[in-house]
Amino acid sequence: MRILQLHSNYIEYKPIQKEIAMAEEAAKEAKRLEEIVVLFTAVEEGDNETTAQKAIDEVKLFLEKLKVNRVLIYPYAHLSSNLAKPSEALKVVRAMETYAKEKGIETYRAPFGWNKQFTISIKGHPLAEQSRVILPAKAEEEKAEKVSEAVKAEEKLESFWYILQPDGKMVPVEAFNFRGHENLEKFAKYEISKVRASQQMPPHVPLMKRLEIADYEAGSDPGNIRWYPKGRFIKSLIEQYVTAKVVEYGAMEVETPVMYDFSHPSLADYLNRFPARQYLLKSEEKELFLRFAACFGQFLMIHDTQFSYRHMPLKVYELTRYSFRREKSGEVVGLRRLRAFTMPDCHAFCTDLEQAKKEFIIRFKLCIQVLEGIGLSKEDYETAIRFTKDFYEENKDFIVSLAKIFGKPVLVEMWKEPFFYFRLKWDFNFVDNQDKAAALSTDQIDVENAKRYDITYVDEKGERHYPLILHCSPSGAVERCVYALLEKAYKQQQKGEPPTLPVWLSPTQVRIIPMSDKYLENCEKIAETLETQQIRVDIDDRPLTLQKRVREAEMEWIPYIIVIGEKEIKSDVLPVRDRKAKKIRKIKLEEFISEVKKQVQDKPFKPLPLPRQVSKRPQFYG
RNA sequence: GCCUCGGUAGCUCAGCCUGGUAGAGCGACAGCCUCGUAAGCUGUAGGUCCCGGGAUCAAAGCCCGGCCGAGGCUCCA
Repeated sequence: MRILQLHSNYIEYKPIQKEIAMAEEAAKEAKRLEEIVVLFTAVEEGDNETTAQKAIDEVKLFLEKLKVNRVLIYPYAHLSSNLAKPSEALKVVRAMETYAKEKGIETYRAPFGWNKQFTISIKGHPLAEQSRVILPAKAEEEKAEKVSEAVKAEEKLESFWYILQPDGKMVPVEAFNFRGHENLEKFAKYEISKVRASQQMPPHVPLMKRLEIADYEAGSDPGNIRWYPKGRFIKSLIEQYVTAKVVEYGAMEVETPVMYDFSHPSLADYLNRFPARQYLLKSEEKELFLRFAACFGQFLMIHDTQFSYRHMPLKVYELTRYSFRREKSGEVVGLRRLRAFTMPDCHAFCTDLEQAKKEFIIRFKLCIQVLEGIGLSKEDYETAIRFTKDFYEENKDFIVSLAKIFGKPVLVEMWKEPFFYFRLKWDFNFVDNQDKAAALSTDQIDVENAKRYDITYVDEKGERHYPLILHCSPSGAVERCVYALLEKAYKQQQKGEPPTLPVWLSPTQVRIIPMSDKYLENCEKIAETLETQQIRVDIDDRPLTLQKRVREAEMEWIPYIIVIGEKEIKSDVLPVRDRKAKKIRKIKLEEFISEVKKQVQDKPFKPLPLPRQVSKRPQFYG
């Protein structure tokens, strides 16, 4: 809806002739109103009664400022090129009139559908002329209400919390002794009571800026992050790594669109199962939403795919860059929770529960491996397993086997009734320095979507069936992995250890510092040697003191620093300053090379993301 | 969405309470220093004190309104 709002000394108008068949009845006589706010109003497609009310609410606020309480609603089509149908428009205009009267505003209205002649005198003050656009209280909102009914019903479902031990013993959370499992305790508290202790800013935020990994981007929407070369580099390596692991597991990598038609039947239905948290966009007449996972694209693809039990479990994978979730502004923080994020998403289509369970175990192990590779061990995260009571009773051994594989007690959430579209779900959760938990890897058994998307496979007898679908993100959002690594590093620091990133993810693995520019050439030679071995090396050739350059290398968390001077040219051992060991070790170049290579084996490699000479680098932050 | 805090140099921040010439450190730039493992020295440039209005002789500062950001709450399928 578009309104041109004019604070007027007076307006005179006179209906001349009916313009459309829908026109209201009206006398063809002049009408004059004084000291009034005129609302030239164009009703646009999608507007409804809620829009009308919203418009009046806005106008009313304004009237209070002007200290006027008299309006004329003047239907005026020329403000928009996207007009509603006359029948709709009239309804909306009438709704405005009624609502305004209810709100105690002295309300007049010019007839709808007429060609009118008018004279107006507008007051000169700065606020006299205003144009406003009231966005339709969109269809989504109505849907959201429908949804929230469903969600409310689900909210009523009670959760029962337990701790499941690797030996299969399950005790209520209150009865569990958390000694030696402090993180699990924090996680359980976080999940159950939502108690939070900390007031501080998440430590990873200043770190991500200072290390020139990532930063907020004020020019975008909250939770849409700017990644500097080093950050892009780290992210990219993790992306490559996760993808390689999933492909090795046997999934086929695909790519699907980032946006989908809001009115597509399968999608609309699925969307309605979730709170309205999408980014919406309008293109010509189409309403689109940005995907919040890879499910849609993959389901639509598999719907059109011919496959039988022989191909199953059928595994499809996509690294979504990006998935979008329009989280409430207050929820978005640092890299923990974003509105645009990179999500590896792997679906497995299984014939029956037996196959699904087998696959589930394989994937559970895969996820542990993937996180381990990224640099997060079982010490760093906690597991939650969530299921319905029925499922538990029928699959006790299976669930216990998960806990056994994990090898630590896990948090259990049990429901009496089916919850959303899954029967069983687990997630790994990182507990950070604010005692907040963030989910990383997850997998779930989906019993519903095959039907919704009409995905079927052919069995041995040639009959069609709906498969079970497993949804897995082997690492969780890649950005969140970076968050976890930074938070972990901060924890190390708090314990008095040097904060580090895994060597394979360190943008610079080795920093060479010449004592003076006399030794630059020697440094270049060593750098070449390391580089041919796929070790990322750079040279701090800046004319600064040695101490200062060592300090800055340490502050960049570079794992190895080598200073080259007179002694080094004459000897075949190098003084390697080892960040983790906190000392300088004399070691031969070949030995050093094999030591570094040992630490990064099996991991993807990318060359240095910045100029080799530190003097050639811009400063992105600070 | 609610509550709280904030917006001053590229960055981190002081100044604001108690109105009177715009500050520091770091960084950048220019130069000196050629150095043995976490900050060498000197100098230069750099400002719409978020925006609008008000009261005042006078506003970065006080008052009102707005915008933006952050943290907390809530939320987290």
